[in-house]
This record gives sequence, structure tokens and C-alpha cells, in this order.
Amino acid sequence: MKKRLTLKLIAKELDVSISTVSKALRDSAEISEDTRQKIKAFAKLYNYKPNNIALSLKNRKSKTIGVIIPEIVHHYFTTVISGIEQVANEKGYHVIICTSNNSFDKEVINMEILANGSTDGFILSVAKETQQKGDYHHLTEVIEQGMPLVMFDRVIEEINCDKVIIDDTLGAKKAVQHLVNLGCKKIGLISTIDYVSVGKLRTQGYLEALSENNLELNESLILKVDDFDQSEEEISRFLSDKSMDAVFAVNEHFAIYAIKAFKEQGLDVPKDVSVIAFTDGELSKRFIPSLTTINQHGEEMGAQAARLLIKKLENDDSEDEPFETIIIETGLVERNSTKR
Amino acid sequence: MKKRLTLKLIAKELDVSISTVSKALRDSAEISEDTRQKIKAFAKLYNYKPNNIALSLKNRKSKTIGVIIPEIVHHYFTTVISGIEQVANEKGYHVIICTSNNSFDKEVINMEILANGSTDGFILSVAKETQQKGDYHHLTEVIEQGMPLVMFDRVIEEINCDKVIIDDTLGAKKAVQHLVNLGCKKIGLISTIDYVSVGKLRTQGYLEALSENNLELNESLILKVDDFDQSEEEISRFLSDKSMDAVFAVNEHFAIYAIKAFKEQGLDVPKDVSVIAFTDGELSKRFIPSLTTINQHGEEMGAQAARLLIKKLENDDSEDEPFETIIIETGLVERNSTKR
DNA sequence: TTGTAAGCGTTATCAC
DNA sequence: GTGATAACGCTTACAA
Repeated sequence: MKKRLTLKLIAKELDVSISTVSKALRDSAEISEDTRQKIKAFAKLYNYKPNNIALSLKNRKSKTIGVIIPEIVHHYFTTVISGIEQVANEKGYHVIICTSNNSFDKEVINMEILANGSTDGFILSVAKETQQKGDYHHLTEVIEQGMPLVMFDRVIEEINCDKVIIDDTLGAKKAVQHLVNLGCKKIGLISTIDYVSVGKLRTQGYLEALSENNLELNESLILKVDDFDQSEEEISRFLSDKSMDAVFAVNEHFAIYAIKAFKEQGLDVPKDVSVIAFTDGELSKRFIPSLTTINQHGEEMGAQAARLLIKKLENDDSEDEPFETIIIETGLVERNSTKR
Repeated sequence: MKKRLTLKLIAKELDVSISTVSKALRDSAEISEDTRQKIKAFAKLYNYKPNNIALSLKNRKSKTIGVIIPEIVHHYFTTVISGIEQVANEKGYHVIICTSNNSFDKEVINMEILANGSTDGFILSVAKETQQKGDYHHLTEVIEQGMPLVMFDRVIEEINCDKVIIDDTLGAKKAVQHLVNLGCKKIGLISTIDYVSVGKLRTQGYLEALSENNLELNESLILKVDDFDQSEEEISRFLSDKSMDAVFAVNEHFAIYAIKAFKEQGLDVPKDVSVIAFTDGELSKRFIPSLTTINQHGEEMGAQAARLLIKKLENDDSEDEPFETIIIETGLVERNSTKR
């Protein structure tokens, strides 16, 4: 096992002082051309690389970004990470990813650990449990310590920090408007219960779209799924005997369950019923029929979040900079689950 | 902005020496009950947390694991990460994830950066480009420096390190055997070109299964997809006029394209043709018909890899321990794309 | 029982 | 042009 080369070792080997080596390697003009060459050659030959940890300690910054997300086995979040990574690497930052598994405790612990020097700032999408609990002390603490925090997707309004979100309400409106434009009149909604903020917002968009088009609101056409594991049956039950001509689902999975349920009722999508979903993932593309969706542009969200964070990190007097909220525009991806 | 509390600050505040504080906080018997209480109370009150970076520097270990994967937007890899994280966190390790994007250069750079103190060891699945290139200097270097390395999924035989793999050949055999058991005789294969080791191994399993069942090998029933982006058309072309009664695809996507192609030919899956796929993902579950697959147990792979690595990390004389190769057993998940 | 000092690997300041 | 020294935050012999 080869020992890692340090400045000290080089210095000893070349019989100069540590500071000379340090300066030579950083091309300081103080050092004579001669020694500089010699030292650099030696360092190169033995493949010297400075120790990041020592640098972090010295500079009091780690050049790394901590990302905390609710789940990793989730297409949308991986696209966000991908966007974060690209921008971060471009600007010389690493990324540490931790998952909260939607647990409040794990979110808190992860933040605490990373905040102890490992990370210069955070990009975070809060855990479901945190949203329910309404306990945000870990977030405020980190902010008070002067660590920049950027929240994305599932954000907390009361927390003062940069945010990157999509306009869920507008996206939902777009979806419903698309259905209306196709001539649909009896449009169902499959959403989640309201403490999940996106569920609430998308429901609101649905309502607004209806009213803007002078369509009557019919509460019996709205389903709020409580338990994801039971959702397939819930949806199937909900969809029977409602004679809708379209359904707007707040995610791919609900949309697919809806399509299955319709099929079982002998209805064809899109001939008899149109289905549109929020969230554009692998499933939407491949399913038959492929799904018309509202795209959330995860990669762009990640990229923007990283840019916001790095801007704060590299701005010395970011203290008095105001916080920004970037709204990513959603896009309609027209495929085969809505008729033309 | 609150400043982070350090031992030094506590010492000054309480008018004791730094080492007294350090010892007190670590419950050293050297310190009197009195001062210990006082110091601990103060630390607790002001929420002292030791600085990880300083600890890393001091202990010359970071208690973090570097994970390098080809892509993050990929269901299988996320399940592996999930497994790694669980075990790692349990044992007090963090996880840094980097993606190589299947680029050799990015893989090398990531490893170099992480190797400079950020990480105690690596878990890695090699980039496609690295496999093609056959240049493994970054791997051997890291090993020579005494950093344990565990490879998973896409491993390199020549490299001496712990490995976690699935038995691709056996898995493929299982798949084909399943088809044979269902009475299929003319079984096609949709694979990738051979430099991707899994493509090669799974192809081999296919061949072995055929010969074990005394089925004739027909080269025209084998497709090796070169360009993923073109695969849909390639597969569709390949499948026309072959009159197979079954297809084994080395991943979900190929299987789905196959099903689509069959449909367009007016054939029903599974009534007319059976389709089975390697890799069990989201798509397999939700697609209609749902896919019969060979499950790779990504989470378990990740967990095992993490266990192997941590074992090496915590074993002082791991130097002379032999390297292990753990083989994860694949499982057949029977769903609707194969007839009964 | 408490404190001093060296060291982890680096850089910046200042002296020679 | 080169080197000694202090500092980043922490632990740990060793001294007092």
C-alpha cells in the first residue's frame, strides 16, 4: 500500500520547506523558476493531489452541496438530481445526496450531520412527514447558521429561502383546459389528500379551470386518494358509473390505474374517455396508450436550484440579498391518452 | 448569523482549556464530575456539534462511502443506492453519489476527487466507455492507495477487489427455461452488443438454455441492439416475419418494444407470443400486459456491497483478507406477458 | 484534575 | 527566494 503523498513528504524528499512546496505548486512568483520546476516535476511524477479535507478545514468551505430528497427510487427526483449535478460539477462543486425516506427524523439527522462541515449549503425537498408535522426547526437552524438553503418542489412557504417550484395550479389548469378544448364536459379529478401541497394546488387548478370555462363543479367527480397502496381499488371504485368523458390525474400512476379501470368497464382511452396526467415519466412514454401529460422539467428545476445555491455561496454579502422564487414553467406533452 | 460553536469557544466561555472541554464531552474519567456536568450542559444548551471535517482530518477517515454509478436516472441503480444507503447509515457512514454519465473521463475525475480524503472507500459500477476502453488505471491506483473498492453489476474481472454481481447467465437461463416449460420452441433473443458484459452473459445463458433443452440455435432469431435510440425500429424490423412463439429481452424496454411490435403485427401477448424480460422495474409492473421478468434484487446488491466495503474498512488487517465475490440470486417474477 | 503541545494537511503572513 | 509560524477544529500523550 502506497502512502498518500503530502506536502510534508515532498518537502522532506526535496529538502525544502513545506511552505516552499506549497507555493511552488500554486505557481507563486515568490519561488525561483528552478525550484518551482523541480518541485512541480516531482509532484507530477508521484502524482501529488492535495487533500480535500485539509483544504476544507482551512478554507472553511467544502465545495460540496448537500441534497436531501424524500426518495431516491423515484424518476422525478433523479431527473432533478441530474440537473443539480450538471450545474454543480460545472462550477466545481460536489454533491452529497441523502434521502429522508419521507421521515421527519431522518431528514433532521441528515441535515445535522451534513451541516457539520461536510456541506456548504442545501438543496432540499421536504419529507411528507415534515409537511404534516409542521416542525421546521432544522431548516431555520441551518439558515441561522448562515448556510444557504434552496427548497424545490415540496417547499414550505413560511421558510425564508430561495425556492424553485413549478406552478402546480397553472399546470393543472393547462391540463384541464386541454381537456376542455377537446370538447370534454364531465371531467373527473384524481388527486391526493390536501396536506400534500401539490395535491392541494393541482386541485385548485382544476377548480379554476372549470369555473373559467363555466363548467359546473360536481364534487362526486373528485377523488382524493389517501393511501397509495390502496389507490388502484379506490380509483376503480370511484370510476364506476360516473360516465365522465375525461379524467385529470395528479400523477402517472393514478392515470394508469384509471385507464385500467376504464378498460375493465369496456371503455376505450382515448376514444371514449380522455386521460391526462401530471408528471411526465418513463411510464407515460411507454404505456399503451402513451399518456398526455404535464411535464415538470425536473432537470431544469435541479439546474436552477443549483444555480441559486451557488450564487448565494459565492456572493460574500449574500446576507442582504433578497430571496428568489423561481417558477419553472410546465409543458403540455401531447400523446395518445387524449383524443384529438 | 450565529457562528458555529467550537471547542475553543466553549473553553473560552467557561474559562477552561480546550482539552478539558474535549475530554469532558467525551466523558473522560479524567475530568471531575463537576466540570464535566458544567461543560456538557453548556454544550447542550448551545447545541454544540463537532466539526466533521476536523474529525476527518484528525482521524484520517471520513466515514463516508463514495458511490459511482453510470446514471442516476435509472430505476435499477436507484434501488442499489437505496440498499447502500440503508446499510451505510445503519453503520454510521454517509454516502456520496457521483454519476459518470457513462463517460470514462468523468469516472476518473470523480474517483480522483473523492479519493483525496472525501471518502474511505468506493462502491462502483463501471461506465460503458470504461468497459470499451479497457483502461482501469484509476481503479488500480485507488486500490494501491489502500482504499477498498467494491464493484457491482458491471464489474471488471481483471481487477482484484470485492464484487457483487448477479449470475446473469443463470438468470437468462431461468428466463429461457421458463419459456421452454411453457411449451415455447422458437424463442428469440433481444440483447445488446457484446462489449456490455451483461449483454454477453445473458446471451450465453440463452444459448445454454437452448442447448440444454435440445433446441436448435437459429442465429436469425438473435438481435443485438447497437444503438438504444434506434432500438424501437430495429426491434420492430427484427420481429417481422420470424414467427417466433416467445422472446427473451435483456431489459424492460426491449421487451416493451417487442410487445408493441407484436401488437402491430396483430399478435397478442401472451396468447400468441410470450415475452419475458431481464430487469424488474416500474415499467414491468404497470405495463399492460404486465411483464414476466427476472428480478435483479438491486436493493440487496447495494446492501451487500455496502456490507463488504464496511467490513474491509473496519478490519485493520484487511490487507491480507482475500477478496470476495458475492452472487445475488435472481428471481423469476411471473406476470402476464407469458402464457400459462 | 486540569492544561500544554503536537499533529492531521493545507495556506497565509511575516521574517530572514 | 526561502522558511518558520500560526491557524482551521479536533484528539491525545504528556506535564503540571
